[in-house]
Amino acid sequence: MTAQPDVARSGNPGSDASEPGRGVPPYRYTAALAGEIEARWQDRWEAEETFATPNPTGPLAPPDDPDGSTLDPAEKFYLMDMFPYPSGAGLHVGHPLGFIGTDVLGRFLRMSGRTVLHTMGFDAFGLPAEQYAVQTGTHPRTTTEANIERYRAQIRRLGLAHDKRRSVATTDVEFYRWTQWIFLQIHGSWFDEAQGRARPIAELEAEFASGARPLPSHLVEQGRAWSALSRPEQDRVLDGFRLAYLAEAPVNWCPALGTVLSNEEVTADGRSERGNFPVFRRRLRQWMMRITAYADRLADDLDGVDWPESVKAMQRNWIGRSQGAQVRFRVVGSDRDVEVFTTRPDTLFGATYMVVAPEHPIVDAIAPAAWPSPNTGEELDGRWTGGHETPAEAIAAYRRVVASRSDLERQEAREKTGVFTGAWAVNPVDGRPLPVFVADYVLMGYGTGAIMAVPGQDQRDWDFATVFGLPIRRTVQPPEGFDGEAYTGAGPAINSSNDSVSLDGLPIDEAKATIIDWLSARGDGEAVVQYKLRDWLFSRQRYWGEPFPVAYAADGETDGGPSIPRALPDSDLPVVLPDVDEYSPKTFAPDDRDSAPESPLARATEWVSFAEDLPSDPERGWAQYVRETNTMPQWAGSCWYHLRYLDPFNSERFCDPEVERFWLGPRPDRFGPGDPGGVDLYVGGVEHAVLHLLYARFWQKVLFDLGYVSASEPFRRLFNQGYIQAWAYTDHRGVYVPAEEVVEDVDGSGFTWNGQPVSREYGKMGKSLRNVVTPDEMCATYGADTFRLYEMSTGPMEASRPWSTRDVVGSQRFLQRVWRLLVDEQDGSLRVDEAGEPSTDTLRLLHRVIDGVRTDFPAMHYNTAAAKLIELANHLTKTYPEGGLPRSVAEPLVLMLSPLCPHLAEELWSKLGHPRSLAYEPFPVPDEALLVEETVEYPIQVNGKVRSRITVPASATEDEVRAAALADPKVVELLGGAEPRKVIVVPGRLVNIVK
RNA sequence: GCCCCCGUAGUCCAAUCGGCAGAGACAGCGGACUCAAAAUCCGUACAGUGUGGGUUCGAAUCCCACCGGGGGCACCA
Repeated sequence: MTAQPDVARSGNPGSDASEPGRGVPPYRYTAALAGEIEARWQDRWEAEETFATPNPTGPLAPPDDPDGSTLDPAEKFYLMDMFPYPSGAGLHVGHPLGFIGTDVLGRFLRMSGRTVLHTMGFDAFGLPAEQYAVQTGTHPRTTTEANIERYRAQIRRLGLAHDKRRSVATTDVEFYRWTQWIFLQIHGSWFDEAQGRARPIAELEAEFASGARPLPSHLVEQGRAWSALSRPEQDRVLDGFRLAYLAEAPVNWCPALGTVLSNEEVTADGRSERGNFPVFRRRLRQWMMRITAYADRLADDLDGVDWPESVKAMQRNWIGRSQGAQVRFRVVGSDRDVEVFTTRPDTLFGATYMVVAPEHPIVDAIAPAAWPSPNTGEELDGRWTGGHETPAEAIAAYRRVVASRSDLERQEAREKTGVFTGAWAVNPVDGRPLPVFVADYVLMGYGTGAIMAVPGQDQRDWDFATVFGLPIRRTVQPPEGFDGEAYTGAGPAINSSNDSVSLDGLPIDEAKATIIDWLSARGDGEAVVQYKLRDWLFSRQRYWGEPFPVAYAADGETDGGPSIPRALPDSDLPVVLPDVDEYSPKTFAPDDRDSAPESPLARATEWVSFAEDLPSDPERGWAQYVRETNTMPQWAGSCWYHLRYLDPFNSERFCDPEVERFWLGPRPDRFGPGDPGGVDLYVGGVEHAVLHLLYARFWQKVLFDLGYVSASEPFRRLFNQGYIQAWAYTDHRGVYVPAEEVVEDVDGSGFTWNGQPVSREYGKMGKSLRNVVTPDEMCATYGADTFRLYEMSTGPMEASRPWSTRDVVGSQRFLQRVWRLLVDEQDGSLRVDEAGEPSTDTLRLLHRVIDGVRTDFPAMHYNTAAAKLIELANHLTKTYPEGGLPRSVAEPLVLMLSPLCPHLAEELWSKLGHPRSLAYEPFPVPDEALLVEETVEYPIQVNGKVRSRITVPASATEDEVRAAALADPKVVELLGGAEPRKVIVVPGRLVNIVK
């Protein structure tokens, strides 16, 4: 399609963006020449579909091999970047670091014979486009698509070897159609605890109907049978089991954003991650995903994936599984029990009081009308009652104080507060009465919202006990000389026995097991596992998101109960986002905690109402419905895009099972018996350690349980790339000044801008810091290959590093040297020697470099690979100053350079006379014979210090090396005739003589 | 407060199993080319590995403590 223009015509130095001026040779590798070469090769790769990756079946199967018989599953490699959100600001030089890194690896693997699947999509639903729409009235789709085009152009300019046919955006109707379909599968499933996996809800219904599974206990208690329930009642029972369900639950309501947020989107100080607005806990009816059902598998299966330990740790921490016991404490004069969760049941004998969370409903049930005086009839401690006349007053006053404090204030003020409820509970191990307090250091949201307090072994309880004058009783023997307060370490139990059980002397683990057995036998408690993980709040009051494929009967339910969400049939998909006049949800003053969410879709009245005979509501027949007007959160599309890349044109399924098996299926032969399958390498920033990666794993497991996919994990290997950060500069007022205009003082002592001193700080690249550098600028000034090489040379992929524009020239100089080695700068002719034989030195270096980069590339150590290539080029420049580089050296040099600098390499490869792209050319293989040196130089250490050197044949035995070392004149002199105490010979390394 | 990661020339970074601290780049310095400059090329100096102990024939590498930087969690019972 695109004819190859002669370099001579377009390589006009006068048009060079970097304006090299007169005297530059006409065929020097300048930015202008690089730009011309790069555009030409990008066009050619696109026209020839060089990087189109075949599928084993379907529309992407090779035309001459429709059943994929030529594809070897053992050689496939699925390489993936975390896809970007296409923001209006475009890419800066930090963004493509990972994209280039994966591209280099993909190109290397392709030349190593692997079938590489690599593409790039867009996570395109999200708040910024919607906020822009609210401000300007521009449809978010218009903004989003323009941004995607901009990103595509920027990415294309970098020469990434993507299969562009597979690129998808989560906002494509054909994409979100399947996001909705997957939602319906999740909604249509329940988690079978006994089998530990999701099953279709119809199977649950059948088990209830047949009696194979007992009904929930409240129905059993009412003596009701399945068949006796009305249809809406049955539906409500089933809804209580679904993996996607509506629930009235305490959620994070953010008035300023006008939406609810997931726990993961709220910061530790109780504000929105986006915008930093106050967030309030409110009970609202919202969609939830039952991710907690998968807590154990999400935690356990981390053992089987190749991920950074830090990310695994963050996920484990977020899931927060802890083993412990639930223990019931009878309340004196009440029929209620206070139930607590503890991870230290072994310390039960040390419990001296109890605490329940202020919001805990049991508080009102157990608080007596008047303050008791259980023992002596004397006045209660004023610290306990807060000076109030009755428990009810004290509790109400305390609750007001707690409610008035923000999460941040709670966090800062760590001194313990609380108030006595007036109730006493009984310690089941010894019958001691324990006063029950309310205090805000106990959280309603964790465990049972109540604790037994053991000040002897818990510092928080110690602090509280000290404030309120409560007894402290140690039940674990601290070590000799322990002078701390609460002792949380290991040790034998003490003070822990009654008539029927004794823990004394037992280590903690045995004491726990013993007391749990004892409690269980008496019905006072049992072993229990707790999780920090909460169900995933899945609805948002936003416009720019996937609509839920769900509707509600317009007339309500026949029994008058709360309305039941009805799944739309597959044939109704996609539920297309309607056009609206107003994109904003109703927002409120940031601190208006009593406001309630209102979705923008609710105003699309024509879209909201429809009539249909829904299969999910068979009793009703043809009827009026109203659509769900919430939309899905931004995380939905990213939960499964790795599956759609595989089969983007499939209109029958989200992904063909055979295609999924080929690219993602488990490979126990290569990765061991427990291999879960998944993407071979997933590269992205560590900021998604919890949210995206946890959600995607959850969806994958549901799809796996339902038999739609063969991989039980989405990403077999995860790699976190580092960040590119940048210096920013502020003037004396603290205002940021343009970083590119700042100059360093000659003596390196400081920095100035327009002559005034400025101070330097280090941080993210961004508009607000006025330190943005874009890949577009770098490509214009140096060319994409130089830019790529620079980014890859500055450090290993996992390292964060500062951007430094002035260093980029080093990469350009290297590429100019390579170009000059092969091409005459005056007339553009090839200057390689067709028949020349390199010297042994050159040959040895060449093969050492081949060997080295073959290790560096797959390890993503591109900085050291580049260094080796530079070393080789520097050697060749010295060896062949007048040209005449042998072809046998030029070709491997070009091939080795090609993953890093593909355009330049393709151009040189073509000049070397090869008509086809080098993308599938075999990567050079070292000649082992040239890797072994003929002689080895050994440093000779005497007492660990290098004193001499000897050169011996590489074949010398240890004894020969030892003899040669001891015969060395300097060694003889140093030893002065004495026998060395010891001689250590490290083969190939050194000799150390100990006097 | 707890957990994880990282500290090597002025700067960014290298250094298989514990075995000669230096591959590469920038900046610096000297030189070539130039009327001059830019660009380009050639040549060079620079640290003993954050600090203090320990193990070892030998430590950047292993262990302990501390200091500094980054990240995560944070009253999670």
